[in-house]
Amino acid sequence: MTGLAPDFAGIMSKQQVLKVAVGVPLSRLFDYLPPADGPLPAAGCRVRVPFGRRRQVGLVMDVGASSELAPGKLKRAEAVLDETPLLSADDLWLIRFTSDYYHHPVGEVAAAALPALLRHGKALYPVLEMLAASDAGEQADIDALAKRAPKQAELLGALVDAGGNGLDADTLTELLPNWRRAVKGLLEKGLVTRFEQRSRADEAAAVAEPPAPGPQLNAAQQQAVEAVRGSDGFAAFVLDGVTGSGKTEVYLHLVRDALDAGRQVLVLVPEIGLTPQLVDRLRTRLGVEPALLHSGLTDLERLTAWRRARSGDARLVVGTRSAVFVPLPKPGLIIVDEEHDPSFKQQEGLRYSARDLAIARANHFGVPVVLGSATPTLELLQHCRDGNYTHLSLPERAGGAKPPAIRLVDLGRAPSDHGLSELMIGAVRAHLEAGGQALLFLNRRGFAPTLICSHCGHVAECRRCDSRMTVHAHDQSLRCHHCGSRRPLDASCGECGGAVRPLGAGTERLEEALQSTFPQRTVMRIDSDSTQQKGTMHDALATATAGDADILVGTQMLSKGHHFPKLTLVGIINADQGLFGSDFRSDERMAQSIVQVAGRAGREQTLGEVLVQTAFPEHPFWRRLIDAGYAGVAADALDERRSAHWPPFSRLALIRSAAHRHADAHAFLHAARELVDDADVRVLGPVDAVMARKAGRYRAQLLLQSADRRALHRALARLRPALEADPAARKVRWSIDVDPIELF
DNA sequence: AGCACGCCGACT
DNA sequence: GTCGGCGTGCTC
Repeated sequence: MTGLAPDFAGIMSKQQVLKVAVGVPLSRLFDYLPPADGPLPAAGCRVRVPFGRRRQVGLVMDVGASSELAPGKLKRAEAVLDETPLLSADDLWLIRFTSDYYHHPVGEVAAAALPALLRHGKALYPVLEMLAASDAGEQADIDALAKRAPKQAELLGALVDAGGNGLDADTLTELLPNWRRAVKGLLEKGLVTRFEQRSRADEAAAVAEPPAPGPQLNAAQQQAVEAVRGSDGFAAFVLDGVTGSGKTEVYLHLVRDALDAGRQVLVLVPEIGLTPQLVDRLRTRLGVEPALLHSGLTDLERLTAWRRARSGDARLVVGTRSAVFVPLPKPGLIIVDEEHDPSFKQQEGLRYSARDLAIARANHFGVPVVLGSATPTLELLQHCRDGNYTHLSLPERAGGAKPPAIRLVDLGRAPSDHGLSELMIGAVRAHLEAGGQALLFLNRRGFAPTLICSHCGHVAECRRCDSRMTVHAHDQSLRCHHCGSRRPLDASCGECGGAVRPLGAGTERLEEALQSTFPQRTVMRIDSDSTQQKGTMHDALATATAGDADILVGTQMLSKGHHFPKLTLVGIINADQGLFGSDFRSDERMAQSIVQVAGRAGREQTLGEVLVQTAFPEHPFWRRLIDAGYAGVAADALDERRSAHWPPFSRLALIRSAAHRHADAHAFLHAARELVDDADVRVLGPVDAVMARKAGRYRAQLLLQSADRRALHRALARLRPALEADPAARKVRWSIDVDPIELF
């Protein structure tokens, strides 16, 4: 053929354009021409692209026929890193969805969805350095060679024995540690060839023992299993059961169903929940080796697990938060265990809720999602009320174990300085004398939360932000828990020169009071101050678990996941913080933590009682908690929110900003507030003007609320470009978060 | 985010 | 004279 028909040539010249997500904080995709030679990369392939003055690994999100940009401005991708797409259309959907939903740059979402090695451009399957005997090598006289070059002969012999496939470098190193010295001569003589080869696909990990049978399901468990089995396509189930009610048994049956149907299952667990026990139980009961994805893995281990999930080789994938992004070619079921756990929310960088993405993904896949918790979040319970999700209750506790009693202690009118009531002290004494261990919770670090003037009532305040200073006794300092500023303890009132005194109690003061009340006993404080040095936390927990500390004093960081076999008493020192906290989730959290503490004890069978100190024992919250448990408290909270002007479950967005100058942060905040001009969206406190100094910048936040996610997104979509154009925003680094919000 | 360019202060 | 401070602007 001498020439192409003109129209055919026209088609040929029409260049395809790659729409590439690049790992920079810019929300748009970048257009590139495909490499001059080689096949056109499909969506889902990685490419190496020139980006500004440097090179970047990008992900092809789409392949289009044209670009908005002038053709001359387009650069050419340098290399295609994947012959076949690394990510499927479903995986790309999740990246797009996450980027849209959380208003986060798509390239950074793509980066978060990939294991580190792939993000940095490494091959999906490792490339092995291979050696094999050449034809001449096969024919060569090895004995003759052995006389002059015994090492070369040995190596050649091994390669001849290995046959045409040859051996990879690692295997050779095991066989002949010094082979590299010998191989030179063989290569020069042409007896050996060297080449590269992609390693084989991961072998299916086998479990030796056949699956072990489990206990008979009780009626409620059976009902729950049937409900999920009876669903068609997407459906969300809230599996609501106290500790020990057998949620795991329900999971096991559902997982087995999905595996039997040839489908994959993704199980998301909290950071702390990925215990060997859970994995062992899955392995032994289901007879499959789960692919594990958690923070303790090396990059290579993580890649291997990811690859096994992607290939479908791993039928069961168990992982923490970030595992929600793992490719699943044959999804059948998604489980989120301990759904309420805050560790499902990523609070840095790309802020997302793995639980919410799991639900979105199940919806996209058309598969059921099961959300388990003893203390389901209010938003899920509201979805159940609305009929969107199905509520499945497991009321029974295995073995009829009863949870410990929750007892209220009236702090009365005259609370002590150190925060301990006589009743609490008496209870601690009684439990210690009976050989038990006591754990007292106080969610407040330092000696006292306030330094007040006895004369004029002035309170020591932070000079950098709007908050009060906390008294720290061990180094005689005042510290701001908002912005981290610190100064020496004032000797007298800054206003009137009068005498100052610490007001209220923190963990330091509580520890001191307990030590002086129980001088013979070991008191141990575990909070972020006492565990500053690396390893301290671990040592402290070991001591506590062994029962070598009689009384433990700790903040919330102690409330989860740790097992103290000798523990018989838990005291909540300041429960009213939860009742009247400024955080709109504080009541829910307080009920959750009390119930979680009590529920753990039920399984361990050592905790006798949970004592709750409150100045408001008549508050209906307590009656409901004691009479009806978490479910009662949750129902009340939902009713209360329903009767309020705003619907109980609004969507929330937070505009975060950080500026070098206080004035810039303020100007930005005001501009943003003015720009949210939408009847369906309101700007609300308590954080509407919170200003804190961290890492040398003033940080400010604006909280937006709406009854309707779409309205909120509409407003944000309008707000974003307006802010980008606003001069006040120029000196401020800002971002928009939706939903996974924790207030500071 | 990087990484450039660009225009003003204290140093070999 | 220049080394370097971080303000501003761009990345297909």
